[in-house]
Amino acid sequence: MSSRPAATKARAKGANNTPDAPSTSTSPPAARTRSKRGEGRQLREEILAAAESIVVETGTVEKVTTRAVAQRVGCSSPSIYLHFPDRASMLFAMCELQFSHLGEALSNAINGIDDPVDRLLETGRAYARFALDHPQQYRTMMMDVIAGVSYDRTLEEMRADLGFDIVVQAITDGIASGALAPTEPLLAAFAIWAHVHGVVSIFIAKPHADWGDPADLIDFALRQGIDGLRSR
Amino acid sequence: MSSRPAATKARAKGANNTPDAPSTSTSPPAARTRSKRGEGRQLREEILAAAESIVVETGTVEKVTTRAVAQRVGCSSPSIYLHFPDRASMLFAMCELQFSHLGEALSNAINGIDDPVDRLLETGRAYARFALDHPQQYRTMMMDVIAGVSYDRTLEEMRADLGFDIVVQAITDGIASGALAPTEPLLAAFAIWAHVHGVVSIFIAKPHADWGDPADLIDFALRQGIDGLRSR
DNA sequence: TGTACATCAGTGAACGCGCGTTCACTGATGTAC
DNA sequence: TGTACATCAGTGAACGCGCGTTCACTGATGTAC
Repeated sequence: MSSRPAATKARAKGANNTPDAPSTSTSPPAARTRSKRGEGRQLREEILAAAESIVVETGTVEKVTTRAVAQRVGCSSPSIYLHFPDRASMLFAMCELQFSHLGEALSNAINGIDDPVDRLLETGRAYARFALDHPQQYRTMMMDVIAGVSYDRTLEEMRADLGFDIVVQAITDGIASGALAPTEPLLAAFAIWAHVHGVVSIFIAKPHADWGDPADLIDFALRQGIDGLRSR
Repeated sequence: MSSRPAATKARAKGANNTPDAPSTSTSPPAARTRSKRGEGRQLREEILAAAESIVVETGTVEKVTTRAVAQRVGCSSPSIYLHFPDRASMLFAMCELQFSHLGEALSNAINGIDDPVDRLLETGRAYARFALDHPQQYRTMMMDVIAGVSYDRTLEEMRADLGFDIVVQAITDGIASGALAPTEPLLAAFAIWAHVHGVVSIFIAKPHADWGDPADLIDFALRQGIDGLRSR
């Protein structure tokens, strides 16, 4: 359900314009009041929020243009250049924000879970939940080419946000406790992560194919991965 | 290696233009001779080949415009409309062609392999090889939003080309022969496919992160999936 | 307290470009009689 | 064999639009003296 993108959602068909609005068929002008001195960074946040809302509504980062963002924020398009050197940087900053949200979601999910195997399972579930609850954001971060360039963070930059470190730690703990058989934690972490990513990215990319219940498929994938690691 | 996209490849910097070429800084005009009567479909193939070459070189389907394709083919841009109703249809046709190539690659890969478990392994390897050898094509088929719309084939349409049926058959055979434990073949097939897709799509989306040798990671994923299915 | 100046947070107009698509057309090749 | 006509495989010019980005500017607010 939540994995269904809003790509085809009809927006602003002209019906919801106020009668006296200028006849630009798209959206209301939405004038914004200028930030107080020292609070110029406020606009930066508004820009990123507008960018995110446009990806969510249109289903594609292509539509997140400097002009569309400015119009949604209620500022002029040159104002974007007060905070970003170009469009690509704006989009990358949007991805960075999403990565940090993902990182927080994963940290919260394992809060207070002592058992390493449970931690593994819950990390995977939380990751999938984030992806399926924010499919357009996930797609932009993890699957798209942005402004003609891959948004290509290094492994080191991603480790914390992707839950890599959490997973590696859980596996290491599991091996130490004897629950899991000795193995290379990084390789095992990659395998589990790739599996969950595979499932959710299929749901996001091909939302109309009837694959079954995503939660079941995620759990199946996670259990298969975790069972493969257990001591026998 | 082969998973590295050509996104940043510098093209046609003006230096390799012939001296007497028109000063359109991009590429030579490449005039084409018109097809003979009854061979109009020839152009259609040339259009799809040009479209593919542009994705490969630029690393993004955004750059596959009707005008860029026409210029590469050596025809006028209205000629594209002789074969496709619009740009999106052209891009979808390109994807269809790639899907059929993938389907062929998988069929060829398992030709003559009797053992179901070997077949499973080889299907997965061939799938990964196709994806990593044609990363831009794979991205377009499986990860991108095209012209603002998901290229969203149904499960039924994809089953043959994705190797789904091959995998389901191998699992069914494996269960029949006793090599694999009884399970739901469709679910197991999805899990294996999602795992391989997860690995290759990570390599394609984040080519500069050092994940390790893709072939090893694929084999690790496949063995983990297959071992999970074995009788004990 | 008054005033010159610096800084901040923006804006309006314009630039040149490339895009998808439509339209009316052209010229070669086949077919009917 | 000649000729009118139909069909095929295209093309050139133009349409209107939206894009990223630059430029010179404005007006409010703070600071130094």
